[in-house]
Parts: sequence; structure tokens; C-alpha cells
Amino acid sequence: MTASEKAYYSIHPKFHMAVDCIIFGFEDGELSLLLLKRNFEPAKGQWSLMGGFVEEGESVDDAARRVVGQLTGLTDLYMRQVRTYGDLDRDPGERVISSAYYALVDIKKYDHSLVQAHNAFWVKLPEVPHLIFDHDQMVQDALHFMQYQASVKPVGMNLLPEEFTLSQLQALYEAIFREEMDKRNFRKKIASMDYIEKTGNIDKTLSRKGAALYRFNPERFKEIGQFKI
Amino acid sequence: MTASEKAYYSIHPKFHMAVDCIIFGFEDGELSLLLLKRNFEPAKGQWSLMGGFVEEGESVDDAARRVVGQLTGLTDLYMRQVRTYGDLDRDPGERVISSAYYALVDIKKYDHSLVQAHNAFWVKLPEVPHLIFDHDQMVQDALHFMQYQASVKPVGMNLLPEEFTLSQLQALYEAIFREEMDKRNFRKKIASMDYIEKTGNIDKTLSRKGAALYRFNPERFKEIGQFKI
DNA sequence: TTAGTGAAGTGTTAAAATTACACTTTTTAA
DNA sequence: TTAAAAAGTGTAATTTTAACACTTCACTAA
Repeated sequence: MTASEKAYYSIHPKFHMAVDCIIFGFEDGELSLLLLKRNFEPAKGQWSLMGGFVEEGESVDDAARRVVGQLTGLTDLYMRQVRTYGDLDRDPGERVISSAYYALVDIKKYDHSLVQAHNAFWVKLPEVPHLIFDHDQMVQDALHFMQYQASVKPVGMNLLPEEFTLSQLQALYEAIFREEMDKRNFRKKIASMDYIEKTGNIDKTLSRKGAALYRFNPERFKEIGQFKI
Repeated sequence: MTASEKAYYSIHPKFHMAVDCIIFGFEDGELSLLLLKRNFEPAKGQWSLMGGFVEEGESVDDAARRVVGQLTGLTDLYMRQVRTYGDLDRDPGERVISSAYYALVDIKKYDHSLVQAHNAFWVKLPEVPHLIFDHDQMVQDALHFMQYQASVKPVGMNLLPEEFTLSQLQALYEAIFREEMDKRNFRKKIASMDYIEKTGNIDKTLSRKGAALYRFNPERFKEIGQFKI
């Protein structure tokens, strides 16, 4: 790189870059968020999203994966960038630009000890408290974006165990879109999606009769490739 | 701020932060992008989006507005953040994180001398050349996002003059979604949108008969608040 | 043994939205 | 006066979506 090329960059300022993660779970017919009750500064004692700074040598996407992994012990989650927040005073301590990411977690599968160590808790969406900085806005934006994605792509299943009943699936979509759905119409729609397939197993935990378990088959989805709920 | 609070930030690295702008126009029934044929380093001679670094004391959103303003002379454009690109080597010169924004411009209204000074050109979407870095990806993502927004919000009109004919409007949506639409069905749909109102003026430039001119009324849209095309 | 419980599972009809489709009107330039 | 060229207009068929209630099953407890 020539001197002038170097100057092209170096005359411009640099910024702290962070990621904040909106971690969605699903339990008891409600979406939940995994939130920190901060036992560290800044904003100790307040509620916030799990976040962290982008470090040298990692992409912003990787930082988000790392941060979620640090809290949940989980890798390979379904994660998407929501947007980037770059207002001057969004962090009152110092200027920090932050990219928000949402993650979808099977709430049965996270590392409890890590969550406990971070003083983090699952909070049902209607009970989410006020969060620090612009995290309330991030949650709003993430929810909307997630709702949109869930309406056009079969991503909701990432919030359920690998095998799930149709009642669970319906309850999930009712929670995501905050609207009741008709059982027969819902099941008709799912039946038309050949990539949601019966596993042959039966779940007996919720009813004497037992409910057929289904799974999402990503390969078959790739062939067909359309979803709308 | 205490010393420990300061350390909380300062132990972390800082990054150059840029914005890159996908500037859409509409002409001759096609979407166009305003692109730079770079007459400066780095990547001199290649095509790129208009971009710039975020400076101290300006938000990322403001940086995007400034950068589009520098090229077009226009402020108050409809602009939305697309997403942020944070891969390690996305800029081969040095690590730069960049937020992409798209802007919708009335192609009749920009400052020609500024565009000329930047060696920028309107290029019809199907003829857009390969761009530097990850700008091809940015264009893809911006187009998809813009298409989505245009399908659920009345934002397409930002690409047209204040007053427009229904033929222009239909051609615009056909260009955005790359699909032909039925004239009668289209006009039926628009007629049901009370916030797209006849101005009483007539455009005579395209036909002997003349075509009624319409305008978008944002106040009336706010009252009604739904759009789908 | 059988009656009660509680979730799982299953079709049809009405209403609404979308799509397909072709001719008439208007103006002016030749 | 007529040819040209875009503007403007309505109906019927199809598809999609929404509304709606009872039966089945397997177990538990009387």
C-alpha cells in the first residue's frame, strides 16, 4: 500500500464497534428473551441485552456468534443481523456503534451454568422490562424483523426441539404473530408443506392419546423452496 | 466516568466505519443506480457505490445522508439502512466496517455538476457492471430490501416526480418487481388508495389525449395506513 | 368394566381477493 | 377526416382465505 493509500484511511476516525444480541426462546406458549440483569458496570443493576465488543481479527457476524456462545454455550444457531445503531449518544459512556443480531434458541438446550454466571434470565416478551441505551428499540426492530422472516421462511422451527407436534408448532406461530389461528386451517397449511414430515414418533407428554411428532427437512425445502404462513 | 469505566471501553479495538449508498433512480421504465467510475485510489478505474467514512460527531445515518448529498446535492431523500458489512477483508486496503444505505431519487432532480465532478453515472439495473469489494452484494441486498419495502409501504413514489400519471406509476412498479401487471387491475388497486389523489393537472407529454396527474398525500396515508401492491 | 377426561385429529361451505381479458375515448398531426 | 397512440374503463372465473364443530383415542379413576 502506498503512503497516499494509507492516508486515505488514516485521516478518518475509528470507533468502538459492538454487537448486541436479541436471543429468542419459546416456552409455555410465549416468546421469551434472554436478558442480563447487569452485575457489572456500566449501568450495573439495570437490564440489558447480551452484548460485546467486536475484537481484532473477527468479523462482526463472528463477534455476534461468539457473544451468544459465551452466554448460552450454543453455536450453530439461526442468527440474523437486524440493523446497526450509530447515533452519537446511544451509549452515554463513550461513542460505540453497535450491530444488533437476533438468535433463535431451543430453550431446552442452553448451558444453564453459563447463563447463571452472567446473571441472565429468560423473560417472557410481555414482561420484558425497560432496557438500557437503545436496547428497547433493538428488541422492537428484532421482533419485527423476526416476524417478517418467520412469515416467509421456515425459520420458526429453530425455536422448537428437532421433533415437535403440530400443536406446539401452532402455539409457536400464534406467539410469534400474536394472533390466534384456526387449528384445521393451520394443519391444512402445514400438511401442504412436504418438507415438514412426520417422524413416526409420538409425544405422550401432553395428552393420553399422544401427538404425532414432525420434523423440518431442510433438503426437501431446498427443492421446493416456498413458505408462507 | 471512573477509570474502570474508561478501561471498559479502551481495552477494545476501534475500527474505521464507512457508509456505502445504493442510489436508485427510475427512467425509461427501468431502475437505475448512480455509480462512480472511480477516478481516485483505491481501486481507481473500477466501478463502485458512492461511499465515505463516518466522521467524528456525526451519526452513521447522518454520514449516509451527507455522502448522498455530496454526490447529488439532494437532502431529504427517502433513505433506509440495508445492513452492515463487517467481514475482515471486505476492503483489501485496511479493515473497514461499512453500513449500506439505499436512497430513492427523483432522477430529474439531482445536481448534474456534482455528479459529473465525481465521475458518476446512472446505470440501468440490468447493465450494472461488477463493482469493487462487496458492493455487488450490497446492491443485491438493497434491491431485495427496497422491493420488500415498496410492496408494503407507499415509498416507490419517491422515485417519481411529485405529480405522476398512473402509467408512470405502473411502469415504476413493473420495474421494481420485474413483472408485468394488468392495467385495469393495477388502476383498480390504486383507485382504492384514497391517499393517491388526482391533482386535476394533465400530463400531455406522452399522449395526445393527456393523462391525469396524481400525487401521494402522506397525511391521508397516515390516517389509513395500509398499503399492499 | 366402564364412564369420564382432555388433547389430537379431521372436511365443507361461504366470503374475499386475485386474475384474466378487449374495447372505447380522446386529441392532434398528417 | 382520419390515422395514430396512449388513456381509460367493467365483468366473470378462479383461487385463496376464513369460518365453523364434532369424533377419536388412550388412559385414569370410580
